[in-house]
Amino acid sequence: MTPIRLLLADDQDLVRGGLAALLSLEPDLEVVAQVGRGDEVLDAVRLHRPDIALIDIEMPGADGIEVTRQITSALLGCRCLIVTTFGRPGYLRRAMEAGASGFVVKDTPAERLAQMVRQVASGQHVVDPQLAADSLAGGIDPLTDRERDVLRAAAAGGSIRAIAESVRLSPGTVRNHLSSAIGKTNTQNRYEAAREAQHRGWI
Amino acid sequence: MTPIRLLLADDQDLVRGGLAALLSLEPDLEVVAQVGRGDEVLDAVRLHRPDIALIDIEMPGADGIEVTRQITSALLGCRCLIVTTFGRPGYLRRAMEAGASGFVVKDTPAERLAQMVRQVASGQHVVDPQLAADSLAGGIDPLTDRERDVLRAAAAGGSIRAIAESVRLSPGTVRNHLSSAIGKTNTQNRYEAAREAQHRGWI
DNA sequence: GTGGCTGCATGACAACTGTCATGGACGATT
DNA sequence: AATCGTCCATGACAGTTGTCATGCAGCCAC
Repeated sequence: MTPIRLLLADDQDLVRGGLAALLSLEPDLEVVAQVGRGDEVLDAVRLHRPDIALIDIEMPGADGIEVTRQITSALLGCRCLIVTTFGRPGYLRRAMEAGASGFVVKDTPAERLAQMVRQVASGQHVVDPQLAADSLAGGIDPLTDRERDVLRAAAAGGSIRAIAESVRLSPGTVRNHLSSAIGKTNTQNRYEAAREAQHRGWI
Repeated sequence: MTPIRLLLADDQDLVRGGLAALLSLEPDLEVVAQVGRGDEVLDAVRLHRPDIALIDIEMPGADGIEVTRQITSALLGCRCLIVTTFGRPGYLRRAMEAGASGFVVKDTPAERLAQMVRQVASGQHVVDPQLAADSLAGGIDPLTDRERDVLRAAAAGGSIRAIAESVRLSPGTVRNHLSSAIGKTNTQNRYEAAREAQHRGWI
């Protein structure tokens, strides 16, 4: 039988190279391409036609969830397996909504990665059970689109005025959205709210 | 010649396994032990007697810099190579002070890791040149002990009052220390100051 | 069409925060 | 002994921030 063709997308060279070495040990797996930026993944998939793309979430250019959306909606016959450091419930949910076939955190035992790849290749969906439970328990994102925008800007730091300029809103409106987000996250100020939202994968 | 014996310490199984696979491809390198917690490294070094320990900084149990200090001060004939995600100047400086023989960030090209390991094995010190420059340019920690304490507490979030309670100071004093730290970090508020100090490795 | 939700904005208020001046205590240095 | 730097504290001030009430406009579902 022909080997399963893999593409690796991760911005850290050592990690990507390590995963490639690890997966190449398996006779039925073949790493056919590697990329280090989110915005290079789609082209690489078109060019190399992998069966499965292993995609990190944190990447420059475009994040892994956006990339997953691009690949699955392009109908290229390539399934997406998210491989990420952070098992945030929001990440999992958004990844699956984007069409991912699996979700693995990087502290999964190394022996099981190849096995998960095979499961995805055979059409199954693979999700860490603990994470799936957290995701359900964690509740869904109560933030509005604008609140998310403003929170993201707040996470970068700076005064209300600076945030207002970066999202093109009046300072008063920014404060309203932030106040609302602070309430929804049960926090005391925008910095905590931004961190909490980030932790839950809402932004 | 006998192969160079390596120990890998990294809390993420996939990354650790990947690095092991990568390094095992080299005929002159041998991975003799792997651990996932900082507080298990020293015992593993005593047991397996590696020539070089590749150590991540962020680990549960004990951080990689502390572990490096333990290993080098125990005079076990094991050199330490820090392999970390974050190339923060403060990390580099503290790692070298702790006795590390090298410092590599995880977006180093995978091909060069083995080469760096060999350099360390031959007694050289290996440091990313860009990082070394940043470290020198970044300057030394201008914060006083109390400012560090207060900044650490501020990084955890919460109001001035909460910070004051956690460090057993009056709120006014906390504000003074924070104000001073804000000035020294060229930031606008305590959150940015805490983040900046963290980034530079001051706290 | 009407009601309900969201986005956007304004203004007012209280609370919080950063800055500054000031002062006392302590240890290290000269 | 005098000086310096740090720590701690207080009080005052201005600016920022979070909250709330209110209003208008657009969109969607019923």
